[in-house]
This record gives sequence, C-alpha cells and structure tokens, in this order.
Amino acid sequence: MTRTGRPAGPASDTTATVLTAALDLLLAEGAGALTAQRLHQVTGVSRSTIYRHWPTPNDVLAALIDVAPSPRRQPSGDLAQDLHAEIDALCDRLRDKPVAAFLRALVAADAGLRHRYVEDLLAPVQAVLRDAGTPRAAAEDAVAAIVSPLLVDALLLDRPTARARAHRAVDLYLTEAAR
Amino acid sequence: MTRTGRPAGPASDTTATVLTAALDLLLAEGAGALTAQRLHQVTGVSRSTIYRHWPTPNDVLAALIDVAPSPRRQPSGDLAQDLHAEIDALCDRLRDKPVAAFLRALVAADAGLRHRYVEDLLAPVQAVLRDAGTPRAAAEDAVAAIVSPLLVDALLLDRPTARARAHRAVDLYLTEAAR
Amino acid sequence: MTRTGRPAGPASDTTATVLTAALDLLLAEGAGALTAQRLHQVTGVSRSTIYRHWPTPNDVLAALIDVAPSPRRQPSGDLAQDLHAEIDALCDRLRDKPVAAFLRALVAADAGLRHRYVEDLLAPVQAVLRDAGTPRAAAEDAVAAIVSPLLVDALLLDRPTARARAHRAVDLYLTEAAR
Amino acid sequence: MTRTGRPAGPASDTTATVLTAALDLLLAEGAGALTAQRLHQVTGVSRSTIYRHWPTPNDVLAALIDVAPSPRRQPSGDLAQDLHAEIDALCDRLRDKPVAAFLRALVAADAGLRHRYVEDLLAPVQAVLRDAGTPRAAAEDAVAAIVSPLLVDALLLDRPTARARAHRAVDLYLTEAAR
DNA sequence: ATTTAACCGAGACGGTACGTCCCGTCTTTAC
DNA sequence: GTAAAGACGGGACGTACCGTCTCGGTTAAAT
Repeated sequence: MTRTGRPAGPASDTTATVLTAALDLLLAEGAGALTAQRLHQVTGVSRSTIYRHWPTPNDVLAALIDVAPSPRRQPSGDLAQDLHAEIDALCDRLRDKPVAAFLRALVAADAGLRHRYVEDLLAPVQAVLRDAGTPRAAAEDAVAAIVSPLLVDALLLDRPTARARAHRAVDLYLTEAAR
Repeated sequence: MTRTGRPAGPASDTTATVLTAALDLLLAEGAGALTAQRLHQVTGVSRSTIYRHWPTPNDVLAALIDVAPSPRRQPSGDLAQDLHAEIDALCDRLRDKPVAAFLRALVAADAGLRHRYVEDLLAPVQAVLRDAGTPRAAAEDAVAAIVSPLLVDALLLDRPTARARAHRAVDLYLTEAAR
Repeated sequence: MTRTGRPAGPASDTTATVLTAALDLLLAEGAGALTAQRLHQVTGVSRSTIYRHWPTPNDVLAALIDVAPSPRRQPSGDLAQDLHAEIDALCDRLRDKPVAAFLRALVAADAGLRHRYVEDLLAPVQAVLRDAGTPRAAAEDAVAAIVSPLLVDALLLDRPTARARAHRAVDLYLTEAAR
Repeated sequence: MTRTGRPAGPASDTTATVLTAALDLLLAEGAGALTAQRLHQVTGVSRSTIYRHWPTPNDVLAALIDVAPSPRRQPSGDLAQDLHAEIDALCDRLRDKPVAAFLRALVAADAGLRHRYVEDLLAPVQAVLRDAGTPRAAAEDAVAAIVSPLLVDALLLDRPTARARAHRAVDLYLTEAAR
C-alpha cells in the first residue's frame, strides 16, 4: 500500500481547547457535564468535531487523565520520612480538587480506567514500602488502612481529607512493624 | 368544613410494585436507570403516576433507602467478638449487592442522602467501640482504618470485599488498644 | 380490557395548522420541503409533535391527499358533452396547482400512494366512457391517449396543460368510435 | 517558460470509474444517492476529487446523460414501418431501465436538464413524422398521444410500458391521417 | 346510596439532548 | 497540477427522554 495523502495528524489546537474546558467542567459540575453538547457550548468547538475525536464522554475523561501529570518524588531512603512525605503529597492532590473530581467521575465510568487510576494513586506509597523490604501482604494491608480513609473522605463524605489521621495511621503502622 | 370524599390516601400497592422494580433496575443498570420512563416500561405503571409520587429520580432512591432494612444486632458485651461480628455483617451486606449499588448511586446523587447513608453504614461499628468506652477520636480512627478499605474495594476496585484483611485490621486495633 | 384513561384522540387543532402549512410548502418549494424540521420552522409546532403524528414526510403527503377534496360531477348522459366537461375539469385541477404539485411529489414517494392518486385522477374519465358502454380495453386506450399528454405537460415539461390538444384528442376518439 | 509539472489534463480513468458507479447508484437507489459522500464510499475515489469535478449532484447527473448514447436509426422511408420501429426502440429503452431512472431523477432536478432530455426522447418520433411531411401541429398531437402514455406508465404507474397499446395508437394515427 | 375527592391511565405537547450522517470548505501531504 | 486524507463548522435527521398538562375512568371513603 502506497500510503499517500495527508497523514492522520491529530487535531490542531482543538485538543488543547477542549481538554482544558473539560477539566473546568469536571471540577465545576461533575462528570455528568462531560457531554459533547456541553463541551461545544463552552468551547465553541463544533459538536461534530468533538464527536469525531472523543466519541463518548469516557474518551474525554481518559484523555484528561492521560494528560494529568503524575508527579514523581525521589525517596530519601528513610522509611518513616518517605511515608509521611508521600501521604502529604497525596493529601495535597486530593485537596487540590482534580484528583478527587476524577475519582467521583470514575465511579460511574469504565472499570478499566477506574482501576488503572486508583492503582496509580496507590502506587507511590506501595513503592516506598516495598523499597523498604516490607512483605507484599503486609504492605497491601498498610496501604489500605492508611490511604482508603482518605479516598472515602473525598468520595463519600465531602470533607477535607483527614491529614492528621492519616499520619497517625502511618505511625501506628511503623511502631507495629518495628515490633 | 364538611371534609367529604376519599381521603388523601397514599397509593394502593403501586408503591410496592414500583419500588421493587426500582431496586431491580438499580442493581441491574445503575442509578441512571431510575427514570420515570424506565420505571413505567418495566412496571406498566403509568408515567403520570410515577411523576405524581416521585417527582425526581432522587426521590425514588430516597424511598428505596428508607424501605431498606438496616439490621440490628444486639451486642454480646465482648468487644473483640462484637467487632468481628459487626465487620462480618458489613461484608455480607456489601457482598450481597444492594448496599454496594446504593453507594455507587449515591456518589452521583444528593450529598445529604449520601452522608446519611454512609454514616448509617459506619454507625454500628462505631457504636460497638463507644459502648466499650473507646475515646471518640480513637474510635473514629479505628473505624476509618477498618471499614474504609472495604468501601474502596466495592466502589473503586470492583473486587469482593477483603474480609480477611478487615479482620486483621480489627486484631491490630485490639492489640494496640490493649497496650 | 378495561380501556381506561383518556381516549386516543388525534391532535387538537395541530393537525389543521400543520397540514395547511404543509400544502403551502408543497406548492412553494416542492415535495422536498415536507420535512419535520421545515414544518416546525414554518408552523411553530414542535418537531416532536410532528414526528409523533407524521413519522415520515410521506405520511404528511398522504394526509394532505386524504384531505384534498376530489370533486364529483354528475353526468348529463351525453357522451361527447360529458367527456369534454371532464377533461376541462381535469385541466382546471392541473392548472390550479395542488394536483400538479402532488404528482411531482409522488414521483419520489411511496408507490402505493402514487398509484392510488393517479388512478383517482383517471377514474372520472374512465367512468364516463364505461357508462356509455365502451369496452374496457378501448376505454383504457382512449384515456391513455387523452389524459397522459396532460400529465406529461405538468410533470416533465412545465408548461400549461394543452387543453385544446386534449379536446382534439377527445374528438378524434369520438369520430373513431362512431365509425 | 519551462512548463513543468503534470499537464492540466482531466482525470485519468477517474471519470469512468465514478460515472459508471453513479449510474449503478442511480438505478439502484434513485437520484438521492448521487452524493459526493456516497460516490466516494462506492468507488474509493476521494471526496475531494469528486467535489472538484462535479461540484453538485446535478453535475453528476448531467455528465451521466451526456455520456449515455442516444441511438440513431436510419429511416427506411416508409412512414408506418419507421414509426413502429421508432416506438419499439423507445419501449426498449424504457424497459431497460436507465432511461426510466433518468426520468424519475429529472422530475426532482433542474428544469433545463429535464426539458432537454424529454425533447431528446421525443425527437426521433417527431423527426419521422416531419420527414413524411406531416404538418407541425398534427405531428405534435400524434407524438403526445402515442408517447405520453408510455412515459406515464414508467413514471407514475410502475408498469411495463404498454407496447401493444402504443402500436395501436400508431395505427389509429395512420388511418386517421390517410383519410 | 350518593356524593366527592383522590387515584390512575393514556396521551398530547413543547423542549432538549443524543448520536449519526452528510455537506462544503479548507489544509496538508504525496505523487 | 492532480489526487488523497482528513480536520472543521454547520446543519438535518430520527430517536429518546423529560416535565407539564388535560382529559376520562375508577375507587373508596364520608355523608
């Protein structure tokens, strides 16, 4: 096959326009607002174009997540310090909205996306534990006990994530592990 | 004033018909299916009637929750035993679907309903702890660490609730408290 | 079956509004304009309503035809006089537009409708001949020779129907039959 | 001046590809299918190219008609024989579809094209009569009476053209003229 | 037994969103 | 200079649902 003609370039800057607007919508009105119609109204980009590139709202959500930066921090080597730092970072992300909004959106969305996103969220903490030589099962218990309450705060109770409680949970785990 | 005519009774058994169908719908297709239209198709009850009694889908959801029995168990007095029993009961409820479905539905619904429902879910465990004289803050930490992972399993990770892990968490709390 | 509730009445006066507008549209812009969209723009009746009652443009056309009066004239008994009168009437109908417009519209429409309409158009002439005792085959030949040119004028050549020519054809038939 | 690049020729065999496909489409689905989009799907020729050469569906139709061969037969000199032969030829063309399809298409299309096409269709018969010295008015009457019924059969009644009736009409004209 | 208020079904109506399709224009690339 | 590929805005199409409404029937209490 000769593969002639203009190559399948993505959009122009349409992508940028739409996705930033989509993020705003997600934060302001929730996942239900990630509609072709709604995005059209907000961005002025035509409905056809939006359907062309993101046939379903789920596709918009996926694109948003792909764009979102997942920050990397380098470990100091000290388990306690690294754990506390990681938890602080997670609380920050949850407080600063997009992540919490993503979570709520994902409850109603594709299971694949949802799992991927949550695992990505848990990964850093799990990595710290594993680097410190924690056995796999114990690490998972710890992550669950420490991180899940934060997610529940953001997802179900609409309250600021209980940062202090999370740090207490970390300390509990550390003293337990030291024994 | 003569106050004659048929008194403003509720419906006949329409209520039962509609609400059981609504529960089925909720379990099978999610909260998005709790539509007047949809309920009409499924039950044969006319659209008008449904709008009359439950003007919005949220009202259907609320009615469903009000109907759902929240089981009461009487404490044996032994903290450890009671805690484990309560956790088992919660896992059962989450495994048997309706509760998990309610939770998913409520993520996208009215905040008031959501808070009420989650608190009701946590209440029994909290009650056991409080009856044993646990200080309020410690009790909340424990509940968070023990129950939240179960909710995350059901809501975000679509896995059967990790019953064993929950029991380990209970034990961890008990030994910690004993110290 | 108890047959309860409001009986399936047709529309209110929606029908009248829409159909008169439809006739105007048909005459002014041709069959292609008998669209739900177009009818909505012109009448203000909502698109939903139009789709409800006339799901396809063809249904509108059919309704129009059903409404259109097909005039009845009583025969004098004199073959020549009746034939000429019938032809004059037909020419009038073709000149006064709706019938010609219907014909053009029907070329692109449902075959059933088309046949019915054309037969209705030919029927009066055929009736006159049959009443005079003309054998069936001869009558059909005559009708074809006399009427078809008028239809072709209106349908394909966009010229006023050649009334004089039609009358000459009638005379030709009469003298031929007399022989 | 160096006159470089590909010379401004028309297309390669694109024209052939597209027009034959267009004819198939016309016969199979009617004039409404002569769309740039549709032609692209069927031929593989790109939409751009089609728009370049035939900006509107009408242009495709016109091109089709220009391509269609309008057969020429040489007169024997005998009026009766030539007339019958000409009518036979016309019936054949109407039976073999493309001509009938063209006619239907043209009812909804450009008036100019339509007139031209119909006149071309009538021309051979008219020519035979004129060559035999028939006065203009009489010739037009005869053509109308003989040919119009065939067109009505094909266009409005969807029946095979009544060849026998046409020949009878010819005979009627001939005896009438002989008198 | 009659009255009378409430319930219930059926459906008309306007409105909005959805997802698909087509249109016509354009830009970019390859030949 | 022609062709291919496709982005883009625009609009129609047919469907589905929504919420409101007006009717007509049915029912069950209160008189």
